Amino acid sequence: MGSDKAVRRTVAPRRPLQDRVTAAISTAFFEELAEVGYGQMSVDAIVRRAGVGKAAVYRRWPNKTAMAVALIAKAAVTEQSVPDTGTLHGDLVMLMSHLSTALRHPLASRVIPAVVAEAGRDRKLELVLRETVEAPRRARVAGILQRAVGRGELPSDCDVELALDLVAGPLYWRLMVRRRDLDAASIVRLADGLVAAIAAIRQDGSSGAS
Amino acid sequence: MGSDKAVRRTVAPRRPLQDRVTAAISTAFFEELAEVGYGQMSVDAIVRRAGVGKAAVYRRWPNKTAMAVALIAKAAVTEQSVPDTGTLHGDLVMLMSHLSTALRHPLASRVIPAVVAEAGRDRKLELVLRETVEAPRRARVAGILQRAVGRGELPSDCDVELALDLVAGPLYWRLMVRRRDLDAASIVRLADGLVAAIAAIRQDGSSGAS
DNA sequence: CGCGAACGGAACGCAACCGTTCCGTCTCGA
DNA sequence: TCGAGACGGAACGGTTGCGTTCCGTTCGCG
Repeated sequence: MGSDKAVRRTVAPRRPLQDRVTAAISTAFFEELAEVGYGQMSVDAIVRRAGVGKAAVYRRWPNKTAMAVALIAKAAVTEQSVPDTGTLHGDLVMLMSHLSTALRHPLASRVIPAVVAEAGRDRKLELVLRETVEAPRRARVAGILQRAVGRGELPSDCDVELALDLVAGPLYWRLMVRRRDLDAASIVRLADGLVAAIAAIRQDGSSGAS
Repeated sequence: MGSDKAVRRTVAPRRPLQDRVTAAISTAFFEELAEVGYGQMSVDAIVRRAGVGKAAVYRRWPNKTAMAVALIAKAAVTEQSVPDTGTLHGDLVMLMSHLSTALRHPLASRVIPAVVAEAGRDRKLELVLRETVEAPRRARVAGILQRAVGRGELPSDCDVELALDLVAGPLYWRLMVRRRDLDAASIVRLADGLVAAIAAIRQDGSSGAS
């Protein structure tokens, strides 16, 4: 995706685009995104904040939208190592602690909802996020659940799809939507609940109410 | 809040503002919000879509932001009756079914994330949403949980705060963030999991892992 | 070493938007 | 009934933004 940016020279660049400038644009982009929102961002403001020339932007991307999608896609790629604490509860606590730390980044609760909102409108952005964020993260958590099944902590027919939403949903809801803090003790308690919940959601239609 | 809109006459309006026009503006506002996003909305586009004059807007609100906050606040007020099926599981299924129906509205998955993102940036909007959406909805679900405690379905020391996030989070995550469908059977299974989870999250620090 | 290209910066044309101010028409309320 | 005021519509000035183009300077690859 990054090789045919439509502006990239096809051959013989005597002087390549400088990473320092690209990094400055990226930083300014996310600061601006957090401050004024996706739709209110202006290229002028970004280059002003980055201390670069406007041409530096259009030397890299054909237009504002392409720049936004490319920068978001690049920033979204974050591979974390899969912890293995030996228990599902421990894995979940580890996972959610890391995640909540990342989501507590000062810009996170402004940038991420802004990107999510725009992804609902921009198909290309939505696709990029599904590939670079949703898919790898879900695969990682699915691995945690599989290990738990292997250890006998979970039934083999538990609904992984639903379980993944159960893990991610409350964290996102609390930290990104409600924008309330979540302390370590609550994360442990949340993991208590999740272990019980995931074990209870079987794929067959048995309703174990009451 | 609606009485001193800063443009409202204090006395003797010979001809009041027409509800038909206000409604047309509101409809156009949300359609436009869904289509282009919060920051890209323009008053010109809204009045064009609504088929009203621009002055009709500024006769009602002092500026665009005030209009947005007022219209969102008005639309956010939705009191639903509290179902009482006799069991926690039944109440949760009923609640989530209603909620998922509302969230499946064609504009919902574009409008709601847009509003959430903007609320992270606009303190006044955030406050309005907390008062008109968060507080009443959480009170309603808390009532459901209290009834369950009264019936002995839940321990009296379960963490209601966390439980509320556990109920709302997965639904929002799945329907608004991931924008995937959620069928009735999955809602029932989700309720299975939630009943187990809520019973498992005690306020004291006991970790009931494994 | 030298040329070509990226660099910061400034300016451009064009379009869009905000909020105001006019119209002429219609309609509710005193 | 009659007048104040809301109505749809159009235009205004001032500002901002996009994407392009042009500087003079700097720097890296051949």
